[in-house]
Amino acid sequence: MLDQIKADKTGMEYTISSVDRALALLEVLAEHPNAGVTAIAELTGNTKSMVFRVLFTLEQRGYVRKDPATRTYALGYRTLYLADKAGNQISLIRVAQPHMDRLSKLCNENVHLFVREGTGCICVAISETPQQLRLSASIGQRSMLHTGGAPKTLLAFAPDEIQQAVLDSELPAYTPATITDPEILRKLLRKIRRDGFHESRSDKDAGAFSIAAPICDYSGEVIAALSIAGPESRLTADFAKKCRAMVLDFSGAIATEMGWDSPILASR
Amino acid sequence: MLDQIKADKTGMEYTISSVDRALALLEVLAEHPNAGVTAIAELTGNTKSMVFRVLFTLEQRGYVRKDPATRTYALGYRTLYLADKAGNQISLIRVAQPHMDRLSKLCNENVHLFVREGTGCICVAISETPQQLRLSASIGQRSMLHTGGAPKTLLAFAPDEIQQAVLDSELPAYTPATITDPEILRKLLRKIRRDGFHESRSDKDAGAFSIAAPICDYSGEVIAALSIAGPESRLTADFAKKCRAMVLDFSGAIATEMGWDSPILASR
DNA sequence: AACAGCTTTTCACTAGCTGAAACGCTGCCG
DNA sequence: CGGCAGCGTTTCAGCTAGTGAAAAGCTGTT
Repeated sequence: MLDQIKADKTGMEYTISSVDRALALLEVLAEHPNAGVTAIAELTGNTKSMVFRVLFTLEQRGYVRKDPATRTYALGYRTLYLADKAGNQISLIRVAQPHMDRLSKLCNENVHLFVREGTGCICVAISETPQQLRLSASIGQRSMLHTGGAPKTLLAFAPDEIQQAVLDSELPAYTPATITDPEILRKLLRKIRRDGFHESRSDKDAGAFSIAAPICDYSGEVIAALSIAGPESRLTADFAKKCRAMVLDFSGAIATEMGWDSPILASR
Repeated sequence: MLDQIKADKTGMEYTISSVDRALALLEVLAEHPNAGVTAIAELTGNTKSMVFRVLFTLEQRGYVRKDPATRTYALGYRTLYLADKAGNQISLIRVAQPHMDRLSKLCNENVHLFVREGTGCICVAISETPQQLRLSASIGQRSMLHTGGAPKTLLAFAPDEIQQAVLDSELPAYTPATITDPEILRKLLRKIRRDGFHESRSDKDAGAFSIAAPICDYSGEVIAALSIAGPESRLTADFAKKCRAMVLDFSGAIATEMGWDSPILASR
């Protein structure tokens, strides 16, 4: 019992709880814009005074804006500054964005860029199609590695210890098509590595497809996955074939610009 | 003396210093990517242990990324999430961005969108021209209201108490052309209100021009300023005329989409 | 005019943040 | 090859500064 508590605390060893709470508040505000002190206090389980003081601090630095009339809070302009700087620091995003914009225009579907972080992944860039029916995703969204075209592609090219950790962990089913058997998943990952791309259907969001390919950097390491995603209803056999070609073409172009100079399938 | 200290502290009354410090660290990291613990400690005047713990906390939530090889830190992907949400919450940005992209293509110059915050202003959106010689600005950048096309436009339409506060404050000169005399500035603000737009040259960045116009929301209040900005060398009399027309055209279009339904110069 | 529901302020307590100093790793130079 | 320098990490005791509760101010409502 005591060991349990200690084990739980281990990961938090150096966490500064007031900073952590402030970040949590920011995220709550991201999901619930224009909330007041009381509402946020209830959502987060903090006291009203606590929330008031954290918001006060965040407001001083411009990370939240207070509407003086309604006395409600929303994310502030300073968050844009951080992201702008982050986007420029992460050269992958700077390089990929124009390619993604062209690709999404070309295929009329959403184009997503994912990177792996530990045993999960994050969507770091999106180029949206103007079509009404489309997959809605949002930047910064985290997801697991065992479902979805881009996540599985990242997993396929992840180091062994990461693959093993994911295969050993609980694999929740989001749809009936989600692969929850580690052995079947392991075989699929081998296939993805062999093919150099992956097409997935309805395993994360029912009725949606995703065709993904890995992106290497100069060292040949897979640093991201690019995917075309949309409703299965538009994925004819012919269109799927075109998408496969396009996603490989564009992931290759991004990789080349990132310093990768031989095709991923060169050895085969 | 004690009063002095109290007065200084007044503004900080509710600030949680550890949260404030964490935000400061994030901003330092935005300006100095790939810095290590010691470097950041020196830059911010904190102890190494302090910096280590704050970064640890920020990393846990994905706001900074640690490169395990070099043990240096940079902004993380989670900042992108916040900004994406903020951009969607701030309808102005969502509405303005496509207009700005079209405008910058049309005139081949950078297009900036500013909002006022207190007695300063912030650039909240940019659409860049691919031209080599261009004004470099960055999103989230704060500046004063007495220099630059968009800032002066915002000041011209700001409430009296804000105008007065700015006119009463120190007006630092960035270039020889910066207006530092409150009376001259006051007259110029009147002119801007009359004209409904403003053309400024070299008063913020030497050799640069900016042609700006205000954007109203449904209530008729000026909520932002749109500007075309670039090097003076490209600003022929003919091009300046075209820019004035274009900036007014586009600011009007954005305002209309924001619910504003009569032209700003209707009464004249 | 009293009320209800909110935000803001106050205050005393002690949790947990803090700085200093010691530790151990990694890469460099003799 | 071995010692040294510089860095990130860990530890720890002291006391600052973050905290919850409760009361005071607002604001708009019936």
